[in-house]
Amino acid sequence: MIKEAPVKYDPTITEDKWYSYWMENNFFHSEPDEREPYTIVIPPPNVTGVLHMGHMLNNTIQDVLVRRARMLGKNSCWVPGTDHASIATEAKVVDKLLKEGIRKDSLTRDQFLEHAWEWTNKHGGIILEQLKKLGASCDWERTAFTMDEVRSKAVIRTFVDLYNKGYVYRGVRMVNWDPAAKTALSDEEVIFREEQSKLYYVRYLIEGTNDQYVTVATTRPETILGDTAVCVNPADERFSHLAGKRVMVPLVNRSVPIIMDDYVEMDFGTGCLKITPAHDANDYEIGIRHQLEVIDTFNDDGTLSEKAQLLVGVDRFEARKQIIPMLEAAGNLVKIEDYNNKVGYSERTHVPIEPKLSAQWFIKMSDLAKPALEAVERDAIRFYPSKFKNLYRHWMENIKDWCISRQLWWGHRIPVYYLPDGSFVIAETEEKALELARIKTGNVHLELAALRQDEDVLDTWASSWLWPISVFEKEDPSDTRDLDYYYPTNDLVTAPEIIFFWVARMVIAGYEFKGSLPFKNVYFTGIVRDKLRRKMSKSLGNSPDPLDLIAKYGADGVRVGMLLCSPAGNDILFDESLTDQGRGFLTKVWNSFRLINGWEIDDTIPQPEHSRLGIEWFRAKLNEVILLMDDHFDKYRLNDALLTIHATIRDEFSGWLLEIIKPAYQQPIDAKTYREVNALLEELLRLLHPFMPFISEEIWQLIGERKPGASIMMSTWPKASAGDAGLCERFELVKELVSGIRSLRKEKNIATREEIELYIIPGEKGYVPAFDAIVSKLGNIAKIEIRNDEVAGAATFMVKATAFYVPFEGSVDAEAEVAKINEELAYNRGFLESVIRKLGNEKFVGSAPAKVVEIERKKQADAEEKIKILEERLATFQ
RNA sequence: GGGAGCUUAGCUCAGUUGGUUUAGAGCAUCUGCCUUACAAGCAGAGGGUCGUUGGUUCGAUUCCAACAGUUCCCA
Repeated sequence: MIKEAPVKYDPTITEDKWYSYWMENNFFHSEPDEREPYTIVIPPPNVTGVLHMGHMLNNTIQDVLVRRARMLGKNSCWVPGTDHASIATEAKVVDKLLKEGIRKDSLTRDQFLEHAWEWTNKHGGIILEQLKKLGASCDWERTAFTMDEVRSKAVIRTFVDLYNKGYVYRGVRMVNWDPAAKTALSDEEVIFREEQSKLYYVRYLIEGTNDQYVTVATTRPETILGDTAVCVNPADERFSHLAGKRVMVPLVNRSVPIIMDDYVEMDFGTGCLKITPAHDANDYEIGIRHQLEVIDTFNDDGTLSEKAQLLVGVDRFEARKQIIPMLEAAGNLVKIEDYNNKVGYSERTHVPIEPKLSAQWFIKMSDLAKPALEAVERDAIRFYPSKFKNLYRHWMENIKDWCISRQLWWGHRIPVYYLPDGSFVIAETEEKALELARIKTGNVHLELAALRQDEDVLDTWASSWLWPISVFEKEDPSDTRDLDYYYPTNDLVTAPEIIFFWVARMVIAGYEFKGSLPFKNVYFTGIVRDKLRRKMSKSLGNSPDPLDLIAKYGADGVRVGMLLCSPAGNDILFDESLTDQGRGFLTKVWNSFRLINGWEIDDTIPQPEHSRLGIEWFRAKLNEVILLMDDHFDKYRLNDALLTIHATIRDEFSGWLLEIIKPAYQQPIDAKTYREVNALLEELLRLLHPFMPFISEEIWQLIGERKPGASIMMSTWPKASAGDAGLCERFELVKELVSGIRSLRKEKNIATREEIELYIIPGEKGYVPAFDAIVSKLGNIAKIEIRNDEVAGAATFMVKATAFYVPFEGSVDAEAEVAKINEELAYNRGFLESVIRKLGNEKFVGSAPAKVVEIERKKQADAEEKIKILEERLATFQ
């Protein structure tokens, strides 16, 4: 049947049409049933985010996996959703309010949250809508948000549970303080950068003298105001006379002890270190060892506090500038040197981190981590590529306690309620908290108003780590039907940069709260970079807008473009030429379809021999392709699977099969071949569908009579059947022969239209004429004949040990011919010699496997025969 | 400073339990073709001492060691 098909394929029309069709037919939705489930939870994108190239790659991969699983007959469920991203979202909302002239600190917590929700409701869905353009077959009915009711309850319940099990504790710690966001950050959220800075040498007067000093070197002179000791290495003889003495802190004239600690490196700076326990993690440790006073000289926003005594209210960097002339005037500044050091910056707000002492909530990790480490070690959870196991192990074996407080409003508020006496209770709800508080105090009249909930919220990852569990929970937590069916999930597709933040913690949560792993396979995608290997980012402006790309190349084209160059875990160096290749392939598929679709069918003509052979060969080929693709998929080599179907369609199907069966110009095709090639195309489309869902659907709908509600995405994945493996191998020789003829025509200037004759000297293994019909058609050959003697006045070429001759008008360049033969002879003689040498080596023949020796013997025979033929040909020229 | 990875064609990368003058793909380059589905295409070609040096082995791109370069992680 022939349907109207436009000459040019327009992805924009087709893609919207089929996505709507899939949605209308509810194909993406999954409910538990008796089939085997296949589940993926999306790495929830940030609610503030818009689609970037990383999402494109990541979600394309997930969609490929889900679509194939669906075609394999599994009950596929891909759960989408977003993440509330405390820090990033709060920062955006604060910014937006500021532009409207509203300061965050002029609002109450509830007022602020109202703004934040408004913002979230407005922007939160954007990224998910964008994923639809990509073709993502997510179960949208299951869309979850880390701060919706079900997910929030799960987070709070978990916190209480961990507290009751003794994993949660409150501690004073040196944290990474972000003075812009006014919150603590985890180590992982701090980025260290090498910086050109200064080393200031400052001298401290030794107490009880007028003119004796010790000199320290520091990069942060503004912290001098918080110094509570000066420290030297006990082994340092230069300073042994200072033992037990005290020095005066410059400007504030505070007397502090000189202490001895071997933390100090003798050959760094002056070998003499100032100690500021409140503002440096190492100093803090030393402070504990020597029971030093802790003076916190900074406010939360990075300005100097009252405790500093001087420069109160001045920002830390401004204070650094101002304190230098002050030290100089006081006679304490010795010299300033250039110095390179590493400074930590906030990943979110990009301001330098301030080490700060702070009361925070922590989760004890070492016990929790054990089953999670073991699961990956024994491959219960597999990583692709597996090299990330090392990284995971290293982190898990050195795991530190997790600081889960964030000094923000946007997020899950920590369910800790303080009593008037400073003690606290922890409970899922205010009511339960009150109940506990009454028991604790013995005061039955205690009112809720007397309790004060902790001001902080939980780290966003404290909700994300429950994601593979919490997305399947219901309003009624006892309804575990979905959870029982879909958990554990199958595959997780994510970026290696969040292997600790997220992947490791999900595994921990899975074992702690469900008693089992959250997923079986983790596919780590690469980072999308530009040609200069820079990470694509909005701030650099080096990232194309994915939606623009889709508009330009089609979602199918972009999907293929992303996947073409992305073996698992490898960074992809993105370039538009890739999506251009993707679009090129779209066009190729479309044109192949159009060629077939345009043929007139005549059911009175029999199937020509060449078509019969071609179809038979391609069936065998397709069998191989299915096996190969399944193997690639099993090993999560998605780009190899794509390259396989890409090459099959372009080269084998379009390049060879269609050329073989193509009827002569304006001639009809026989009905049998037409039916068969259509069926083969249909099978190819199914193999293509996970990668290019839209065009495969479009053509699939055109090439057959489809019932309403039918779709290629609900069809089955092709199965390999037992085929003639040798057939494909034999056909490769046919290809070589045809290529030989084409080259020869080109070389001798024989037009394609001009018929030629082909003479064959078969060699010892003989020439199998089974495919002559194809050779004749593709080579435009009038006569094929086996000969035993040389053919004069003919051009020649060889395939393996068979020689082919094509007589042609014009003279043979004997000299060039002889030179060519001699060159080939030299090569083959050399090759033969090396093979014989090897076979003559007793150790080789004795210790190599029989198979390998066999191969060498065959090489010898082949080479000998080829040499014989070449010599005979050479003889005809003499 | 400690740890891990990487080094194969001009570029980006495959190379799946070691098999050899005989290492693959895409892009890029070059040469032909506006051949009747496709110039967003087709047919071809060139280009590699597999980072260096040793070792194990009959045999090493593959295993081991050292070195060099490079990237990432941790401190």
